[in-house]
This record gives sequence, C-alpha cells and structure tokens, in this order.
Amino acid sequence: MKKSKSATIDTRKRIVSAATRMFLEHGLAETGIASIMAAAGLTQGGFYRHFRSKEHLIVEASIAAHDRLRGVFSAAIEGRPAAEGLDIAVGLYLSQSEQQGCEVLCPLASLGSELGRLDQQVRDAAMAGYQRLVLFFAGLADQAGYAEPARLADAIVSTMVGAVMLARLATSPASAAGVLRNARQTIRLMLPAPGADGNAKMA
Amino acid sequence: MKKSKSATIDTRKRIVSAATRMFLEHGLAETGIASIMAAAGLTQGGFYRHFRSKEHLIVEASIAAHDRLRGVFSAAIEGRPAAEGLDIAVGLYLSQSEQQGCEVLCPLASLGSELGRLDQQVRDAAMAGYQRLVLFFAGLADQAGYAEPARLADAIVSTMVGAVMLARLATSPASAAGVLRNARQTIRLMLPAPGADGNAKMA
DNA sequence: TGTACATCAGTGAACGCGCGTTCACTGATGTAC
DNA sequence: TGTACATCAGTGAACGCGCGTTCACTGATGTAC
Repeated sequence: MKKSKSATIDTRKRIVSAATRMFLEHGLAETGIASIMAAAGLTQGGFYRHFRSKEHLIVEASIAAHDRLRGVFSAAIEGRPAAEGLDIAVGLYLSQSEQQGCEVLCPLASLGSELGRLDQQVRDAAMAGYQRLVLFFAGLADQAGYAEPARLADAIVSTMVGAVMLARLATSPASAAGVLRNARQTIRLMLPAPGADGNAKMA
Repeated sequence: MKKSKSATIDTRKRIVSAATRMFLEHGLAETGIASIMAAAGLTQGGFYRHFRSKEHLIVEASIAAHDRLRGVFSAAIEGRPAAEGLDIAVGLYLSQSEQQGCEVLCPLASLGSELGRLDQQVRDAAMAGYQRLVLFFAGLADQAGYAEPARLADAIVSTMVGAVMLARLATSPASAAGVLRNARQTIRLMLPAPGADGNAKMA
C-alpha cells in the first residue's frame, strides 16, 4: 500500500527519530532494525524503502542528535549574556544522563568509542557534529571576551565528553556525580567568573 | 589432552593477553571468542575451560589493560621529578593512538561507551581502573606541589580520555592531531610550568 | 473530470551469516595404591 | 618406583539465536490519457 509523499516523509522522520533515541539510550549494536521500525509503528521489511543500510541510518541519527542538542542549548541560553550562557550550557551538557528525555544526550559521549570504529561516512558526521559543538562554545567564549576562544572551547568539550562518558561507567550515582561535579568545577576554573574576570581579554 | 598446571596457567595468560590487544584495537563486539582463541593458538571450544563467559574475559582484559598502562607510565617516568613525570605521562597518554604497540591503549578511551552498557562487574572493573589512573596522576600532582591534586588529576584524566576518544573519530590525521595538541596545551595550562610555578603550593 | 495503469510504501516471511555457548570425545597429567 | 585410573585441557562439530538484508506480494497513490 503506497503512501502519499507527505506521509512518506513523515514516516522517514519517525524512523530517524526513533533510531536517534534508541541508539543514544541503548547503543548502536544493541539497537536492531526490527525494534527501531516497531518503535516507529512499522515492520522491519519497510526499512529499506527509506535507507540503504543501518550505517546510513546511523549517519542520519548522529546528525539529528547533534542538531537537536544544539537546538536545546540555543533555547536554554537564549537572551542570556554569553558568559552566563556558557555556564548554563556546560551545566546542561554535564547533566544529560540525569535528564528525563534524551534530547540532551550527546552521541559523542554515548557512542563515541563505537562510532570511531565505523565507516568514514559515520565518523565524518560525528566529527562534523563535534566541530559544530566546539564552534558553539567558541562563539560564546569569544562573545564573553575570553582569550583563545577556539582552544578554550575545544578543552571544554573534551573535558565534558570525557566526564560524561566516565560518569556513565560509574555503578553508583555518587561516583558518577563526583566525576561530573569535578568536571564542572574544572571548567569553571578555565572560565574566570563572568563580570569579575581577570583573564578575560575584554569586559 | 590434559595439560600441566603451569601450561594451563600459561594458556590462560595467553588468552587474556590476546583478548586485551584485540578488544583494545577492534572493540568488544567486533572481537569474537573464536578469533581470540585462534590468536592464542587454540580452538574456540577450549575457551570455557578458562572463562565462564565472554563478559568474564572482558573484566580480566580490562584489568590487564589498566595494569599494563600503569606499568608503562611508571617505567616512563621512573627517576624523573614529579612535575616532569606528569608532563611525560600526559604526553604518553595522548599519543597512544600513534604508538606502535597496544601497550599504551587505554580501555576507557577505546571502549568507554561500550563498557558503560555492560554488566556491573565490567563497569566496576573499568571504574576501578579509572580511579587508579586518577590516583596515579594525583600522586604526581601532589608530589609536584600542586593544590587540589585529586581534582586536578580527575580533570586531567577526563580531558585526556575525551580527547583521545574524539581523536579516534577524526577521519584525517590532521584533525586528530589538532584535538590532541589542544588537549595537551590545555592540560599544560592547568599545570604551571615545573620550576617556574606561581600556582604550585610548594616548590 | 474520469479511467486505466505504473509506481512504490509497507508487509511478513525467509535467507544467510556470525556469534556465544555446549558437548561428546581424546589423550596427557597427576594421583592413589 | 611402577601401575591403574580419575581428571581435565583442548578439539572440532553442532546448536540456537538474533541480526541485517532480501524478496514476492499488496494495495493506495499519483499520473497519463
């Protein structure tokens, strides 16, 4: 039973959306095509009308996850001064595992080591997401007047990604929270307090 | 054909050794029991004389990888002053992907996001390795006279793990090197130069 | 506008493959006498 | 020390399962006339 063009587009979006959530929450290998399609209200056979392979879906899901993450960050800091926005974004990123939904889950932290072993296309998509994430933080750091915003943003992202991944390893909530709290403080030390900043290049 | 006790112990070590290398280089899901046993010069059937399951082997391989990593670090900094040792260890960790062997490969960076989804035993082992790695750096930081050695070490490890994992995503050697170089510089900024240190609490 | 037909989204069963695990068996080891 | 036997490391085939992918088929859609 053929579907209308708009219905087809909608179906495709539903598949990507379900896949993004499931990949982020349960991993790439653990999430099968059949369960993604079931979550989208379809059967597995229809998958290949929309995607050439599971890897192609992973690429799209990775892009979707990064886009959504950026959207959540943008919304969270809207209207705030850059220095405050930086602090809010860092706090939001570091609390992603405790968040209710999966909108804040970052594929780099959730899937990083798996993504690194996949095809170039997948890694290119993940790397592009990473670079845009760094750019997002670099933009804020630049606006806030910090010196070396690009390097600073890179350092912030590396630290956050590492901390979130390590926190996910923890078997007790307390040790997970410790890693995250530590990361937050470390990043705050990289960023002298907004307003009362000595290291910032301008006010 | 039963083997002598020492031969049995030796066989077990060979399996763990092969598994450690293969897991670190190719990932957990990608490395099958049969290929591990083949690498150890055996057939797959014999595996279960030594291990209850693949997960149990993963626990041992994770411990072995962390132990070896610590050994390499200890050897590399032996006889050096603590501050210099810190710099050497950081440089060594960050260059692990370019290293020839797999002795410096850190399971946290190579397998982090996969380990986080396994059973508590595996995660406990990985977490213990992480904590000992932090302790190693904290000891050096403390000896070098830095304030807050524990928090500092935690920050260093989070940053290194994140950077190495992200560098492995890169499809070009240049961007991988960029991430690593940046991480190195960031960590150097956390650690005022040895000898000419203003932030250190003692000389 | 109405009709005939090609298209193609979606179904559900099947395929082939690799995986972790099991098992009957072999024969050297180590032990009890 | 020598002998008979239980143990058990290792073999290689097989099992069962879940996976990604394929395929013949269905029937609503959209198009050509």
